[in-house]
Amino acid sequence: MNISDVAKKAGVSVATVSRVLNNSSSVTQKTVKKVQDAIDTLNYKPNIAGRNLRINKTNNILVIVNSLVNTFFSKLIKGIEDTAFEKGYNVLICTTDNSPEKMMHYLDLLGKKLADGAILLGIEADGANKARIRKISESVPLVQCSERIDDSIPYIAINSFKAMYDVTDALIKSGRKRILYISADNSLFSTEQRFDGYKTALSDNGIKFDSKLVIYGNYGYRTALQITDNFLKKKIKIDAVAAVGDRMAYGALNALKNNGFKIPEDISVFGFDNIDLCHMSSPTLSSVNQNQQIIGSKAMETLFAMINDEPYEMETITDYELIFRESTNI
Amino acid sequence: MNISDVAKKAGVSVATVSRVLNNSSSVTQKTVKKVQDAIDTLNYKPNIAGRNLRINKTNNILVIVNSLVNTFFSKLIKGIEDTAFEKGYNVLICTTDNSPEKMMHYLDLLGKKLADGAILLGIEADGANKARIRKISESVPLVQCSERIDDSIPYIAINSFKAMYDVTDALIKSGRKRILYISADNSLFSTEQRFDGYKTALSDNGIKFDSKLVIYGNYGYRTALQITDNFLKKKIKIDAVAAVGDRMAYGALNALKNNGFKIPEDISVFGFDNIDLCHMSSPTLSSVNQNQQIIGSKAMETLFAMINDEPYEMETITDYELIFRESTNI
DNA sequence: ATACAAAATGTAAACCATTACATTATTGTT
DNA sequence: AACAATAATGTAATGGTTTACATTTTGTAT
Repeated sequence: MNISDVAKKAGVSVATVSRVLNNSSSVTQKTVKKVQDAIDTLNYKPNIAGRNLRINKTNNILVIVNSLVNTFFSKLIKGIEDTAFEKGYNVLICTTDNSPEKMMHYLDLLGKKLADGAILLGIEADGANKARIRKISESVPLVQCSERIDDSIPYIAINSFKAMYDVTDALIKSGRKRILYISADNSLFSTEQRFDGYKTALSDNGIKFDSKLVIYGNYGYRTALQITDNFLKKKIKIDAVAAVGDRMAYGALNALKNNGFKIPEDISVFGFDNIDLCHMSSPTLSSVNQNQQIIGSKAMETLFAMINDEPYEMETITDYELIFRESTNI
Repeated sequence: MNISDVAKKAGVSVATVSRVLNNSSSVTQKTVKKVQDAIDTLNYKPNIAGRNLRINKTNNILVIVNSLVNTFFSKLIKGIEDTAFEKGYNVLICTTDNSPEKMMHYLDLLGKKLADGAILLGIEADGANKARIRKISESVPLVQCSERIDDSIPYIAINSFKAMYDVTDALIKSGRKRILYISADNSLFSTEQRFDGYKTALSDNGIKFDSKLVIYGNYGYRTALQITDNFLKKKIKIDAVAAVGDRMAYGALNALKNNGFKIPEDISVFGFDNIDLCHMSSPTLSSVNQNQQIIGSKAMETLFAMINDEPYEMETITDYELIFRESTNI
């Protein structure tokens, strides 16, 4: 059952039916009604593949993300989805499990016209893949979100440097001087930026950076628990912890508790990302909140503008806020 | 740039190129090479819309879910996605925000051949929509996952009745008799089933069901905190809490703490779903773990079988396990 | 009533890949 | 060497929509 069946039923040409379908100009109310009636009685639904083929557009976008099981990203995707929905786009989710092959496989789908563009969410890429991605971005609309791969691709995120600067500064202003910094062992732009923020805040406050106060985890709870515990064995004195992720902050927090420290009296703990847990745990965890919904929405808007050859920003920096809770005495 | 450009370049017909593309039978190694070379030099990618139109298949599936921002569902989706990937399918995520209109809108896309089938994830539907869904399921492969809408549609989930029976029974066996049951104020199949499990376990252990020991929330933390607090004001004695969700369990737990109760000495708390938080909080929370990955995978396998007219199960019941942690003294 | 402009509708080509059927090339048999 | 059988390739139709261009209808002015 296709458009010409409808045309026959309505006693008009397929062109007219198509015009009604796309409510394009110049078609009489009377014929609109005839056609609409035919559509209704036949319960006709236009075939998307035919349409896509003809207009060379899919109204799909790809979201390429390492993992969905991370509320940071799933909230971001909600932002993307809501805006996509408004604009009539559908969202294909592609999770890569950190596999570059899987990521490149998905990007390949763009060339096959499975989607009109893609949003790269927190994606990391090494030299070779970076070059391939840049190449792809020349022919297909691409947006990078919350993590930076290449300067030639529009970018949406918070200012990671400033956020961690603010955290460190706030801890220092509350009287803390020896701040254990828990970073992640990757080469992500944001990781680097945050580390710079930490170091700069120290130096701006006249505190000498001490590399012994930096340990590296993998964003997970267990590892953070472990490495903090190991660190504490060294008996190096600290009075605060700043972590690049909440899970890591919790790992540290529990390691500290296990070692008899009081939070926040002895040691303040600051997380990053403000996951749900932060306000449910005891003590509740101070953290940096980003508005993922807005980031996602902006990303989708940028992509939409690219797809439609409208002007767009190469860089969109969104807001964040520090949320002070029981794990700090600020 | 299309298949006939490749054909021209390779000096063969489009049919041969197509055969190479689909590595179908009877094409000489020599021509395969010629064609492959042409494909490579032209960097040709077959157009999916053209292909979809011709073969009347998209290799897309829809996942319709209320919210992604819920690790229960995002883990499930990971299971779906992994299996979909193996089978060469792409996953379109449609979040409905509990809006039946949005859900029906997405189901409508199936009729337009946007996808070959759909998985309904934890979706609720009232009379009218239930009928529409059943209708749709007659012409399009549909699977319902973790929540039951209609018996005519294949269903994958744990046995909710038995899971809550086991929780209640375990609490009773550990010496608890007055178990506050925190349910959700919806009419979901699983909600009903769990409640039955609770009541049956009580009666099987010779404990009379007391409707004063049942309160209703909305799966959220704050509401649970509130309603538990309200309940405690009544000074009704309890020695355990069983909640239909972990967030609710945490709300109860914190309300109990605030009211001076010791967990688990005074009151045991049991959650449901085993969210990440469970092993990071203090006390750690006892909970029911489902293997979402497997549920998702089974759902996708069932859908795949339906799409390909292979035999499939109408009901797939997956395993769960009770995880005992610090919030109970079992 | 006529001429003409503007509005409404129709015709047919185009988008791209797959595949039934037709044709040509190859191999093996006698 | 001739022929049959089989393998390899080619031709052309098909799927459903959109749209440039052609044609018809409607409306307006004289």
